[in-house]
Amino acid sequence: MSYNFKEVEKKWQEKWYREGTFNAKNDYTMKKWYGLIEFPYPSGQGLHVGHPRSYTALDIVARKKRMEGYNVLYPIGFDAFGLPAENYAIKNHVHPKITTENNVNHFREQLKSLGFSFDWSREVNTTDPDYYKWTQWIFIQLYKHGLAYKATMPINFCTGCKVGLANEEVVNGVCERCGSPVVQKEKSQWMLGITKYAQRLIDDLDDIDFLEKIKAQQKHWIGRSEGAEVNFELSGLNDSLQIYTTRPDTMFGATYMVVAPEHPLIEKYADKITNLDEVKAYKEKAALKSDFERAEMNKEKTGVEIKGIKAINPLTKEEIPVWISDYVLITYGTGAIMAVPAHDDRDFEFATKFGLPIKTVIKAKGQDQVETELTEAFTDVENGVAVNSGFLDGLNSKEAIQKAIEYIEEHKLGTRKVNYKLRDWVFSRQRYWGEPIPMVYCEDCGWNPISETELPLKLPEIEDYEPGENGESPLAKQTEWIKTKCPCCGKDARRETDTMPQWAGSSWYFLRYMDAHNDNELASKEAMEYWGPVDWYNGGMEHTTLHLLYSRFWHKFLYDIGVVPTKEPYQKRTSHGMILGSNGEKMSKSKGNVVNPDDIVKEFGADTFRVYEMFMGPFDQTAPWSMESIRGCGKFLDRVWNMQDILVDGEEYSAKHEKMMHKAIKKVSSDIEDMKFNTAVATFMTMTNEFYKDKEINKAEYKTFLQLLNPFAPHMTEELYQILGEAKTINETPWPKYDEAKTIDDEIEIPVQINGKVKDVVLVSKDASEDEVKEKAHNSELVQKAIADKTVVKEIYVKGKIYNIVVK
RNA sequence: GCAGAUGUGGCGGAACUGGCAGACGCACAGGACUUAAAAUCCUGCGGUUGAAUAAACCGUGCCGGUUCGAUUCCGGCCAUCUGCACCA
Repeated sequence: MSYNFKEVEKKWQEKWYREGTFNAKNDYTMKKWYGLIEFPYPSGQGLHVGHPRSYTALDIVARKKRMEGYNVLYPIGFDAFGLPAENYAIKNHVHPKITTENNVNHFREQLKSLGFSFDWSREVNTTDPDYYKWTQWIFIQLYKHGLAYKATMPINFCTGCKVGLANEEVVNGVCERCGSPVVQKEKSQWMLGITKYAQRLIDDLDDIDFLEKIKAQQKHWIGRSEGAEVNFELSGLNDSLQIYTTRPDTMFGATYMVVAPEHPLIEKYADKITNLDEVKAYKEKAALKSDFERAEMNKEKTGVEIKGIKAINPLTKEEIPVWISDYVLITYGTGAIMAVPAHDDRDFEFATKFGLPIKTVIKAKGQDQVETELTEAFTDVENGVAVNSGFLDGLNSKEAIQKAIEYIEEHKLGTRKVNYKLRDWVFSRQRYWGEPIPMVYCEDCGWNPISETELPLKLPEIEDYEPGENGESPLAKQTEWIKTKCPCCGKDARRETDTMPQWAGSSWYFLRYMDAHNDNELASKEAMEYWGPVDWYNGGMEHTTLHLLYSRFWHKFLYDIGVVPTKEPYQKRTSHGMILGSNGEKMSKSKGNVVNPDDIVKEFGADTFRVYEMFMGPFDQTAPWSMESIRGCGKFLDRVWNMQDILVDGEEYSAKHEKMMHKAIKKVSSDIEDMKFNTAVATFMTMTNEFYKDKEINKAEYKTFLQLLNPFAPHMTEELYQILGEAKTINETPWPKYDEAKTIDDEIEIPVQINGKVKDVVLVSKDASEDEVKEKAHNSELVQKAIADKTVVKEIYVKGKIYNIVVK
């Protein structure tokens, strides 16, 4: 009887989802396990083969945890706000709500066809007003605590999407979504003060179990640096220019200063600048450049001296020139620097180009002569010693930095200062398909949030999704919707027409799963105390500096205001590797190497699909798709099914298989916890080969085998378990246990090496003494032959591992 | 440039804590079954030399080191991928 996966898979899926077999229990006395995968954006293309890699992996863990007696929460939902639905609406005049609903229905079916043990009763959708009510509520709390503010500032403006973007959404100067060039534009935007949390976002990484590379990337993104802010007096102006430096020890070598094009100094002292036209021209030219162009200009530095203004180096008291250049960024530090060309690569390049003086104030350790003719900047902090630097002379760079800061503070020249590269989060989008920002503007009272009792503030139904004039949101055209009363004074006022970015709804969704139908709170205290934090969160590396950082920020804020009980949302974070096309390239329509999961399920079934995705390679590494290999996994499952033909009775493991069974339980159990799904599958294959070789598997062995395989191939294993006449379904049975003693072989093979090369293998009992092994080793003919005309120098025995004879 | 990762047969990959390199799978080749094919089953499968299921040598990106012994540890390179990048 051959295996009919279509019937069997359908049968079990219907039962599971009808009965809610895998729904989390509301019994808060049980030990809990909360597994989370990144909920998908329901795109029109449907599920990608990359989704199931993550979902299957945590499904396996979730199923195992349930069998181990945990109350498991493994939820699913949809992150459904976003641009594609809106762009589709503009093109085809279909309301995004409708496309979203269709897409969600399609995704739901696809996900169910793969047999994931999701708790569908807690499904969330970020576009559901009952959901985004709480997204808006969180925004209001952020506002009330001073973390949401309006600011007119240069923003990244996507010329294609016609929206402002967060730094995180700009990739190589183009929009992460549509690829259009991004330019700088002044716009009034809602901002979120994530920078206030920068230090905690770094520090608290120590307490959680994130992959090291994720921690490293987050830290790098936040970009903490230690240094000092120092004031340089402006000659004859009774004013000073403040700079930020991480190398105060090089201050004796500061031979000029540079301000960013946008620096206020120019406006302030316009009347003192003798070449104002030239300076302004440079400034205008810089303003026209996009970030991308500025970065491209990287190779060749540009700049103009601001004539008429001089600064004074506070340590040398020398008068030094002030320049304007776009290699200094207004958004970092103070927007002005002291230039030390001898010890900074960029300053060196600039000084060389414009013929500015280069003064060496650091020499390499152990070097006698101080180099005067430098060919490049000396920037090594580890191996530098201060010279020509007065009170710093002779100190190595690290000590000199500290001494310099002390001096600066003592003499009131400036202060110690920590800076971060992380910028505040641009939270406004000039788009329709997002959560309305629940704010109202009144001429008299300014910006105020709407009353919380009015939440959710629903998106109005509209027909025209085109962006408004001058890059305004389509909502700006909804005159009726905009009109409202001021929450403070009751006068006529207008609503904010920008909406939230897609990252809003995903910043807290894991909380909603804990108590998905609560009308009074985003989730109840009890639910959050029981389920939080998420025990294991898996998702893509591409979200490390976006979603993952944003949601940690929101969570910390919610913790601070007493809404959530834990500092961190996710206890453990892992990440899956990308699945590439069979040609080793990223799957894309244009390359024609896209694999559709539906086709795979139709041809091979869900179980084969799942097993293949786990077997294809190490879970955290990229792997190319292979149609041949998936067939091999199908063959393996057929063999599992056909083991019925060699089935014999037996209440206990047979003597010849007992060791293998115990070893396999141990191996599969630990492999699942360690995300080594590929070797777990290999174990199943090896076992199957073994059973066929012996032409026998007994009932006890088959049952255990099916239990172990169940998380990987849930449908077939349930069916077989039922065929065996078991009353329970596998998911109701406890996870198999092993006996450590029975995983150890009684007899072990010890390789015998001569000078590190294996010559023979001897069989000894597991607790054989060294003498026994030695005797056996020397009895080997091959060994005797190999040492015949040589002298034995030394013999090494590593218990249970190896016997090595060193000869000359 | 900075950060992180990766490099093992024709291919995907395995190898615990330094101890038989190549598990498991794919592809390929030969055989069985079949009128034939598919499916299935069995056998072989890193390279060189050899008639060989004998034996020897080489072999985990490259060069060197530590060690009785290195895919694994150390030093120095090279290549590929990912992320960031004028952040003072």
